[in-house]
Amino acid sequence: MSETLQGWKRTHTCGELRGQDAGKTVILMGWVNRRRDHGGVIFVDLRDREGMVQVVFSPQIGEVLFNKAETVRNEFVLALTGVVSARPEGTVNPNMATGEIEVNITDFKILSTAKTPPFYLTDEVEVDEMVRLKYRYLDLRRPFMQQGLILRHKTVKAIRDYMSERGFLEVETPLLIRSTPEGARDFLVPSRLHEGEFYSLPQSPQLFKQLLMVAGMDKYFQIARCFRDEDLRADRQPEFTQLDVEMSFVERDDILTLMEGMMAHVFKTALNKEIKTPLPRLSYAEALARFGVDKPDLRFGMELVDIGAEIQNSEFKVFTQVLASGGQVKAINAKTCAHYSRKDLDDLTKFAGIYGAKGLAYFILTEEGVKSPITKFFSEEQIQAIVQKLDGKTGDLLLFVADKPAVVAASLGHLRLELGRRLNLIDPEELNFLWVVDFPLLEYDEEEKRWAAMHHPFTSPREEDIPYMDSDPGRVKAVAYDMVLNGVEVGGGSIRIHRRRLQEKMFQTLGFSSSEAQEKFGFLLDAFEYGVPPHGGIAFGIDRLVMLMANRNTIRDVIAFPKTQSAMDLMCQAPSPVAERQLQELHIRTKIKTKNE
RNA sequence: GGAGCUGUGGUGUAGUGGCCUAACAUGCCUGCCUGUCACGCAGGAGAUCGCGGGUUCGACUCCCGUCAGCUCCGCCA
Repeated sequence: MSETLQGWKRTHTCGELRGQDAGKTVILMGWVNRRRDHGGVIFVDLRDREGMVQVVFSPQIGEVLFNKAETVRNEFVLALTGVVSARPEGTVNPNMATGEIEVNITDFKILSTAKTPPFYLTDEVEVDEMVRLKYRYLDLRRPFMQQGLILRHKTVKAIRDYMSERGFLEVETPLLIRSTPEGARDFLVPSRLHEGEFYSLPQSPQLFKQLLMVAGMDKYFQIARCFRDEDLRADRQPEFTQLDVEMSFVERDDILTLMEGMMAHVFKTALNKEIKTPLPRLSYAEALARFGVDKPDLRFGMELVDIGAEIQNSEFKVFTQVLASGGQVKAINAKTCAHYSRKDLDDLTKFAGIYGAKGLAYFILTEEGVKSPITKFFSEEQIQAIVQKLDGKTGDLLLFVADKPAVVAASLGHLRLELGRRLNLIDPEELNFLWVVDFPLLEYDEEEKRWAAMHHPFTSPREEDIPYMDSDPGRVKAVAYDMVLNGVEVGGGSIRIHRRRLQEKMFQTLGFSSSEAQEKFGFLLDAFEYGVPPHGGIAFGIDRLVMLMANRNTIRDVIAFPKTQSAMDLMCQAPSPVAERQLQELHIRTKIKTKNE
């Protein structure tokens, strides 16, 4: 029994009625959030995107309508008309925005009945994510999911407004593009018209935005969907959205200033929160040395401390040998953790092991002095020097890792974050922004035995470092920068190479022959023959940004229809086998699972 | 490619070898109820304990495998 609108027009949304609306005759439409049937009177909380309002069915509406009201269940879609009235003495609900009033129904239509949903659609209920994803259209009815998408809209709108006001043009770039080597795996799309050939979906619009600079577009941005066929994480989906920006005739600081201004605008507009600019800047080297990661969370201290000098003359071979072979010995001070049990320490050791640390040494600072299985290898002076360097006080726990610098940084850096969380050192209200700058241009790929671009191959080296590209590639710094918010990389970019010769040199350093470079990126190199402005840009992960703004733990909560960790869509069951005929048209003859036709 | 956690009525959980013919809450159905707002009261239905195999006299419980979800490492220029 579903009725149609028959000319009814909604006059108000469910969330907007207030005390001063009393006396108005209104027409509302929405979902039944809950009904309370008292026999003689029925209360229904009607819900839409804007909120909830209590409507009242009393027997005065007549037997036919009242009997119909008796059949109403949760999630029915109703159209109702009635009179707004102040609630009787003592029945005001201060927990509802509309709690001063209610709507006394004079007529209503059931626009749609509904099966009992698999879970109750309210914010308070914790439901298995599998069920939520299968019934995503129901999950998205929950207010907190709607708030996430509303915040996302506000954020993107604030970005578009800010960029547009500053002369940026939004230009769409293609989704069916040439597959390029380097970087993440591409999603491939087989071509029907060209047997055996493939398009790829873009990992980012990188090359197109640079070509737009060659094309004289001057200032470009795009809210761009990007695709990477890599394994998923809480903050990584195979398709995601980024704000992509590129501009001509600028240097690094022009971009940083513009973008921190944008971030301040976005947070002010969408969240009414102030961000102090300019943002602090930290070099990559300093970030790694002090915090162990290139996206440090500066909301608390517990910095990594190098104790190489303090232990180099000790008897502890585990430490001294690491030092002798080019490694590091560093420590953090877990304040007030001296009471940690053997099991706690084992857990921390295991945790450090995830990041490659082969062990975790410790000093427990007690009233009776330093307790540790390794104190016997150190003189009293050495112990005191270490404790002093870490500002150790009675009740503290000092944790040491000795290993290759990368392992020391990763294990202690993540241990620091873990302890910061456990010890409640992080103020969840704080917004800690910073720029990390001066990234290395290249990093050595042990597996492939060659230098690889840390950012991407179009990133410009610092002018003063260019001479070292041949002799000492690891020393070359890039004009690259990341924006970090609360320990999460929300954006990253660089000044690009705009000189053909330097771009060729970069390809050469990365081990491409000139014919390879020409084959893969010839269109870019060719374009660089025709007048290229110096240019640079940046890209921000919209999903991550909104996740942080909404205070969620996963980007799935701010994406309408996300995929599971195995990259499946549980609602529409993608990916799926296809008909043999489709494969034939695409010239795919491989014997793979096909759908029965 | 790897590590860890989880899987029990619709939903959220309890149950760690026989007390389980599987418990509790909520939801659902029926009845009663004119001021509730997580309404209340009474009654009722609803689970081959993810799936497959094994151990055992006996398995929700132990073992192996497998599937799915989540978190992480690798990977993500």
